[in-house]
Amino acid sequence: MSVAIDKVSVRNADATRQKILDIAFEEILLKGYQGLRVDGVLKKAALTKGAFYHHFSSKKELGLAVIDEVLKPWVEERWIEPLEDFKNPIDGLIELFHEARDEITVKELHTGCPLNNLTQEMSPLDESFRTRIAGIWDDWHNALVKTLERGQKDGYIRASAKPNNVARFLNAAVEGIIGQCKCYMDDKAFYEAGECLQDYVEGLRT
Amino acid sequence: MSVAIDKVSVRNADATRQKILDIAFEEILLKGYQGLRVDGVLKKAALTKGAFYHHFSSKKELGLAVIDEVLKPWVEERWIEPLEDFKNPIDGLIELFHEARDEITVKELHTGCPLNNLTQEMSPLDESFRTRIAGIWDDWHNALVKTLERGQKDGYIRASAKPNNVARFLNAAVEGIIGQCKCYMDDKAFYEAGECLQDYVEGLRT
DNA sequence: TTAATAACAAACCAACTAGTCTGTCAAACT
DNA sequence: AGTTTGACAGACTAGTTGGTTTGTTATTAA
Repeated sequence: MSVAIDKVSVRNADATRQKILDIAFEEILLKGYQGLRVDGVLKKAALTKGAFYHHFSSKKELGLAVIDEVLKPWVEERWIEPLEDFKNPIDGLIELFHEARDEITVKELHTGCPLNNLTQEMSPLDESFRTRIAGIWDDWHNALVKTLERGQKDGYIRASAKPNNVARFLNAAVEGIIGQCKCYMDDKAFYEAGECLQDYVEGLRT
Repeated sequence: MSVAIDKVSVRNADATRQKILDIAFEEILLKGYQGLRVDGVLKKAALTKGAFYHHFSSKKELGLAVIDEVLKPWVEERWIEPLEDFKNPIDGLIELFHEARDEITVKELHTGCPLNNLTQEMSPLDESFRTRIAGIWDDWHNALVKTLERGQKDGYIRASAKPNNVARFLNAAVEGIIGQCKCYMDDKAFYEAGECLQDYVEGLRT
């Protein structure tokens, strides 16, 4: 066993910080930011106060870091980056939505969408939370607009559709649907409302 | 000044209880259930612990009472009862949505929809919260289905529309849109996404 | 090799918070 | 008028929670 590997396993600041972030993210999804307990995160991470306050100056800073370093990359990977690969945005969006549906396991049903959860709870609590989260929404929105405009240019989407409006509507509809599943702890809303959403998207074809 | 009026102003159990409920509801909208402080409610109500625990056995019971006695009646009055008066559901729904938009003042922008707020935060916290809130969603959903079916029977809505699916989609879309406004502290999402929602509803006409 | 520093461990603290308990006063009942 | 009871007031408590402080060990630089 090499010395280098032992070094990494004994002390690794980056890994420690990341572990705290990941667990904090999970905790926020389950209990909300206000329900998150620093002690609880530390217990799950098998760390102590010393470690936590070495990496973060406060619980609030942890919240900000979770938004910037966990939530934002997740949204980019899950909802934004796939958009770029669509040849026909209509088909792509429908498939993306189906993928999201399949991704929701029974266990995750009452968890809801990470972006929407943090948005609804954290954005009213603190202005610095809100602006950062709003930035993520903007990123997603802008990427959707770009994709829709490209779809129009390439002749897949009817010219009468307004990319800006459609993008906002799609964002809202998806979040609303997932929010329902969370309350019902049931994915029927995903299938039922999803059918209408698909109809709407189909209606955008040229 | 009559004795009866003085009596009412000095001690009135029902009014006291209602005052606590109303203030608790506001606090939950602003800071969430977990952010709500019993002491904070009492201070706003100019009451003390003795009054609170005379009317409620715990903070959780207060939460349940807020759901049953404030949130539920609000949803019924705001979203359910108007449905019955629609002659043409398409026109009615569009008007109802416009009313909701006009109702959102700048001050209320970051408050979001009461139903969605309580749903997203409280339903994962406790099963008794969740079931009651899900019941409210069911009430709204069922009323919408009924209205849509009536619209089909009366020839205002095309027969190919599936009331159950459309109802879920409308619920989700509305909540999603309001949720966006909350984060942006801006009603542009209401106008932008709202235009698409209106297009969708128009598409349901015979 | 050694001094300096980064990365933690863990006891400790002050503020907060839901809930309790005892007491008081008004209103209804007899 | 006197008694009982409902509707509170307000001090108090036990447990929690974010944050501090002091100490220790691993890592790095000189």
